[in-house]
Order: sequence, then C-alpha cells, then structure tokens
Amino acid sequence: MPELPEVETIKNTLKQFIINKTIKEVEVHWPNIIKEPDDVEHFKTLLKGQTIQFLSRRGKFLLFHLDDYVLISHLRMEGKYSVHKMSEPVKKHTHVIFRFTNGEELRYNDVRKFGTMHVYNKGEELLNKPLNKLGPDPFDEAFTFDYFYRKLKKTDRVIKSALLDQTIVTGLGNIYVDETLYKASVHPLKRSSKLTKKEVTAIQEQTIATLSEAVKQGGTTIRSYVNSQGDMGMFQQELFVYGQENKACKKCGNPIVKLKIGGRGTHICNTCQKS
DNA sequence: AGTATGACTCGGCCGC
DNA sequence: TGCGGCCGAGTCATAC
Repeated sequence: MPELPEVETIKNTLKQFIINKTIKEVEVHWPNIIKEPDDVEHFKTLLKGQTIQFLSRRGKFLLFHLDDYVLISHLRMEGKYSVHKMSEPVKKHTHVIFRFTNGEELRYNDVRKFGTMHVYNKGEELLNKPLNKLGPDPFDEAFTFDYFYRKLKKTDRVIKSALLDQTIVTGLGNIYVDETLYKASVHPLKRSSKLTKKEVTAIQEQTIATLSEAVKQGGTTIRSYVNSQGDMGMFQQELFVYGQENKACKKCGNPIVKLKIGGRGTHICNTCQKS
C-alpha cells in the first residue's frame, strides 16, 4: 500500500511521462473518488485545458501542479497511475482518465476504490482538506527532535497510534511504523508521554532512516504495488518485522509475533522491543 | 478536550 | 460454488 516511499517513487517515475502535457478531457467512471469539487462535471471542466507543470508530494499525497489548479491525489490502499496510448485497452479497475492533447492518457486504477482526489485553486491547496492538518514530512526541516518530543509528551496514546496520526508526522503507514519501532527498540504499546528522550531520538532517527532507505529501494511491494513504470519496489526484502510473523527475529532469533493495536495488525519482537 | 471505538468507503481473498 | 468475515487509510460520528 502506498505510504511515503511508494508515493515518492510514483512521483519520480511518473513525472517524465506527464510534465508539460495538456489535458484535453477527463473521464470519471467512479465519481465517489472525486471529493472536491463535489460535482464531478465541475471537476472535469476545471481540468480541461490545463497543463501539468510539476509534481510534488506531501506525506502520502501526490500533488499535480497545473496552470491554475492543484490536483491532490491519495492512493490509499491500491491506487496506481500509469500512462498509455489512447488505443490501449482500459483495465477493469481504471476509474479516472486524463486524456492529453498528444493522444496519450494518464489513467488512475484502484481496485479498492478507496483513493481520493481534490482540486483547489493554486495556492489554496494547503488551506483545505485533506492537507490542512498534516504535520511535517519526516524529511522536512520542521521534523526536529524538539517538535517531535513536545508533540509526543502531550499525548497519552500508545506510540504506534501516535505515529500513524498524520497530524504529528505525515507519511508513515502501518508497514513503516512497525519497522521504525522495531529498529528503535521501542514497544508499540508504550505510551507516547512516557517515552524517554533517548527513545524519542531513536524513533525520530529510525523514521528518517527507514523511509530514506525505502525510497532508495523504490518502495515496498507487499501485494500489488508497482510504480508508474510497472516496476515493483524492493524494500520488502529488508523488512524486519512487517509480515514476518513466526519467522526468527534477525537480532535475537526469537519468533516475530503479530498482535492488534488500535485495530491495526502489528508486528514485533517481544524480546527486542520491551514494553 | 482528548481519546478510543466503530461505521463507512470497497473488492480480493480466505476458510468453511 | 457460494457465502460470510476479514483487511485497511482516512474521516466522521459517537461514547466516555
């Protein structure tokens, strides 16, 4: 599922195919994906005639910067972008098509239909849902120890839930939270407010380290993720705990166990991550 | 107010 | 083969 490293990889592989392409028309086969404007016809009208200037990423969101608007896309579980010739057959789960003036088209495919798209006037995208409440990106300068420590001290929630909260730090999902806490040797059920400075430092450093390495590896392919060129990620080969239940911990040899925290499947080594 | 829980959006997939 | 339950990112509603 696309978390920060996967979205970063999609952004980097997709841009070469769509920068400077002009949208001739937009087709929407599943209107529920379009959240803003709430009228799908309005959505299509806004994008018609717009040229894609550049792409950026905010947490797990992919941003398409157009002449006058910004299209914000969240891929949720299984959203994918790919570029095709108009003549190529459209796949079963393709729900939105951005047709370019050059005869090619950008297609959004999403088996679960969980993905979302918002369009705002240029400059207003950060003031509205879904970007307005996001915390700093882990690679952002604002993600400092002082900021992170202050935020965590203020909450009684368990650290796993706090790391999944996108208003504290944005970009982590279930896979990278489990990996980060394992590498930081912190138990996911530990209350955020009870963490020592040393533990917060470890979590902060491992968050950045884990995500950077995953970006280098082109993301993690668990079920179906591929980038916009159809390549799988390679980071799944470097997972220590996620999806490794019953396998030996790479540090101590004891079995990795799976439990449920805040309704989420959670993978830990009971020996290396003391509660 | 902060937090936890559950419903909701979906379809693939698993077990019976 | 068919059917119910599970999974999960994020938002929202509800309860404490």
